[in-house]
Amino acid sequence: MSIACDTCVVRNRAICSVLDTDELVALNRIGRTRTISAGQTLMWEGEDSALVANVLDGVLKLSTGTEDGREQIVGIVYPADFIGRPFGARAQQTVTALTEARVCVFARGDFDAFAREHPALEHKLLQRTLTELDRARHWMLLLGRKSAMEKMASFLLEMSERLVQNGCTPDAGPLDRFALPFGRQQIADILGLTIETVSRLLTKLKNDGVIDLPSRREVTILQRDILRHRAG
Amino acid sequence: MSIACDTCVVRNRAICSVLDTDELVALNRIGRTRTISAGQTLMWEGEDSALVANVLDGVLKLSTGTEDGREQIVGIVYPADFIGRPFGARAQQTVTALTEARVCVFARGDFDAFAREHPALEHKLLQRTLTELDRARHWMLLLGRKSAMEKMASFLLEMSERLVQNGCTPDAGPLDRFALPFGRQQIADILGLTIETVSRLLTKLKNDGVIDLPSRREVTILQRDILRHRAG
DNA sequence: CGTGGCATTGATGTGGCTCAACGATAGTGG
DNA sequence: CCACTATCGTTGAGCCACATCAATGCCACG
Repeated sequence: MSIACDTCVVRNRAICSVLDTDELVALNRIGRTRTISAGQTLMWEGEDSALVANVLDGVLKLSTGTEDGREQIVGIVYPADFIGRPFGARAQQTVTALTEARVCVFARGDFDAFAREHPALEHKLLQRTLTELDRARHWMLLLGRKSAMEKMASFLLEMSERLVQNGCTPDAGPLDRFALPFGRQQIADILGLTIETVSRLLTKLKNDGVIDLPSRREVTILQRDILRHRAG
Repeated sequence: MSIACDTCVVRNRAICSVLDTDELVALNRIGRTRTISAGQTLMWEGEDSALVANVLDGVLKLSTGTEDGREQIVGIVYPADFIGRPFGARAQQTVTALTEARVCVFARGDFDAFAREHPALEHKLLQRTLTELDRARHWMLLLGRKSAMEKMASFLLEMSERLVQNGCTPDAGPLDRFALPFGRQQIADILGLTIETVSRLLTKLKNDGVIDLPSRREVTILQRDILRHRAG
């Protein structure tokens, strides 16, 4: 097997970016790339944590659920993001692909050992984890204290910022038009709402001229300032 | 100044536990202990992140809020826990003492530099941060998908587990009787409810014989299995 | 041209919020 | 020691935002 990493699309953004060529060769030896089709699950909540991975391409969701089937999406994972629970026996979330996705997977034990020998990698992972923690806590404010409309507006704004795909375009700022990688039910699962409420809110925003909905999965933000105002 | 660390109550549980005596001396040199009275705020959301700290004693809350004054508590911090945002310019949460508290504080820059030179410390911090992230995400399920009663029951169960203070008693299991470090409003801010709802739920649980409320801040769990059942 | 999976829309119900009053408790100063 | 007051908690009545239940519409697929 040759070194895939030097042609890797996320080489300069994933946690691997802190490794030099030799280290990358070593890391590459213990990993392999894998393609996941939309809807397929990579790991299950509660199962023991056998894998960790870097996302090369596609979008995945992290979710937890109650026994009676209610689901909450607790994180969205994009290219260059890290997946899984190193140094821990159990996966705490289910990881499912929302689009077709390519990931670079490692056996958790192998990765743990490698990471412990490469402090720079652990440092990068720590930084990412701290950022994710801040993001998760910020989302808790949305879930616990915001109204349905505030949730929806906040969601659309965040999406328009996070979907700025790193195309080689230099920092284009938030997008005014983008395709959501989610269906309505999944938006509901992100915001802690029902699918009907999500639908009603979107059509209301459309009728009010704040956004447009060219197709089921596309959104155009027409009046960003008003949307921000509605985000609470 | 002498080494306070060797008599530190959290010496074996805080992140410092991975340091040897010499390293501890060095760390001690850049830190100092500080007492915070109940209700006092140690750092503010959005302010630049000047401090990090270890909690020696007491309980603190992490919170975020909307512009119009709604608050969400996003984390509770106990002795041996770590506070603050290393390697990042801005504090994302407000940190406020709920009880009188003693913390071991460091200038963020000093701590960052020290941590980068001590991979074992960063590793420990990474583990903690990963655990906190799992906890935060789990809490998102509660905030987004659980009913008020399920939130309350989950909260009481979690408290009975986390307040098992490490008295030198060997692993006593969850407590059936404990004092909450929170008033009703703060419970509401943790669960994303109003104070009135919190009050009604507690008296309902009491009337149903599931718990008892000996005083304002004390709780006795009488029927843990039923409480678990109501936690959803 | 059906068929099945999403999405929208409407009618109705209800859990938890809001507003308002009252009660309990702890601290304070006479 | 007790009245006084501020703070916190409890309780009730009413309402509203969002859930629930139930049709209907829209495509994309064979």
